[in-house]
Amino acid sequence: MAQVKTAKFTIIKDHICKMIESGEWVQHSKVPSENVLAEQFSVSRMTARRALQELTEQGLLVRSQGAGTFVATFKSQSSLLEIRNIADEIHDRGHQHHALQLELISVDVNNELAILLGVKESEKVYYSEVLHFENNEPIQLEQRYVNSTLVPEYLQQNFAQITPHEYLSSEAPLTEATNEVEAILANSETCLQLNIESSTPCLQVKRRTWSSKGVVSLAILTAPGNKYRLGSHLTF
Amino acid sequence: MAQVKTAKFTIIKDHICKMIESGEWVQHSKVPSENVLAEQFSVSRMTARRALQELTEQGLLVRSQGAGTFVATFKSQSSLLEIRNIADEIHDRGHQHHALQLELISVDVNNELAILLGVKESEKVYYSEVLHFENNEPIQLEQRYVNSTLVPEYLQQNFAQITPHEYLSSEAPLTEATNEVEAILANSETCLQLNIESSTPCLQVKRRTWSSKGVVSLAILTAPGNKYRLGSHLTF
DNA sequence: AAGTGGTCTAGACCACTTG
DNA sequence: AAGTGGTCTAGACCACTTG
Repeated sequence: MAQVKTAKFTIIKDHICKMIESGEWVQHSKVPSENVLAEQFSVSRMTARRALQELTEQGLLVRSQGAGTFVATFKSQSSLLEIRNIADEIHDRGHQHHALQLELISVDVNNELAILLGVKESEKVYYSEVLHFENNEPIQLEQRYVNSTLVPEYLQQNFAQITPHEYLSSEAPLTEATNEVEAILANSETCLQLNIESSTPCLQVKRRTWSSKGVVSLAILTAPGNKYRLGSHLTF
Repeated sequence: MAQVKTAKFTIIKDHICKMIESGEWVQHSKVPSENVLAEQFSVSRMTARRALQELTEQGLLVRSQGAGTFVATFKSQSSLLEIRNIADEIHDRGHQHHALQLELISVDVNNELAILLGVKESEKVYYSEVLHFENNEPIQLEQRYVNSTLVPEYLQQNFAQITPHEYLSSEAPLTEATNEVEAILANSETCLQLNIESSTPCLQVKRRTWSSKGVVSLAILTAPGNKYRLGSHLTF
């Protein structure tokens, strides 16, 4: 049997996600208890518990001993750091944006990538490489791995016309994202693409994006440190 | 019995943290397996497993089926969404923090600084320079200009004992902050302080902080890009 | 072949909240 | 008093890595 079995706790998680996504369970709805889920899905209480626990860690549910498990309040995290379309950002600065599509292919996943995207190692993953320009200067290299199950028609797009962010927003709306920001030296190929010296420090953002159905993409955004910065405004 | 019992998995987690913190288990060291820990602590395998699992989620360990559990490569990470005390961040990673106070003086303000701090050019401004260490490696240089009117006793502090963030939080609680993040090459003095090559890219955060009474400080935080990163987790 | 982590079971006792 | 989540046990089978 080449088929990889889906874990039982995953099936329960998916079911709960679907109920929330479809709107059947709204904010503060009571979610079935561990015992009830265990019986419904014919699993042990520990397995039902794991599903609830993981969704709680992901922020979809809140739990209270004695009281029960409930659908969490959606935080519209007041755009402290929002994920914006780079084309919009550039236009808002009053500048011209254009993009070159350097790659758009299907690739095999390695172990790490499989874990980050939440796919099996046997699956294919789509990969795009887009270079963004601000007033004809290269400003950001966007390398993106995309979950082929969630976005099956990714390879048919033209990312000189529409940014991957725009396309993905329409196909699998963002529900969650993580960013990791580092200062790095780019490899020689990236330096050529960005038209910078090899000694120029770059800001690199590794961003994972989720829709309600799971991890949509892993984007690696590289920008010359002397032309690009990130900002945030926080209030308490 | 008023005593609250410490959970067994917490005891195991604490033990592992201590071994990492003390340096007995360095990066990539093999950590005892679930079975070994279960026997050592006289608990079931599931309980030992939980300790390893939670530390893995916290990023202290990495696990590989069939191969074992290992101490993770440590790359310090700060959140972009909250302003935290660096000493707390380091302790939460199970590491040791200490600090050197390199400067603590009164300085004249130049034009730009006066505008950023919202003070008149005739006023004095306090300046501190503190080098933060994680497990005896320099991890961040904190240069901070402080509004002398709002925090008159800043110069009387000892920032080897208490971080500027802690002191300022008690004197003039944060109500607002802005961050600007860049990738830069540090100047030669900073490179010496951080013990890095001049070609090492650094993450630099320029942070202005407000209390209810106005701008409290401008902090310039510089960290080696290969040891430090920023992170954020957004939900929509 | 032996050891490792991943999943799962069918129980147990407990602290806590609710009607 | 009944239901809920929190912790824990002593087993089981499996997929995977290593010597």
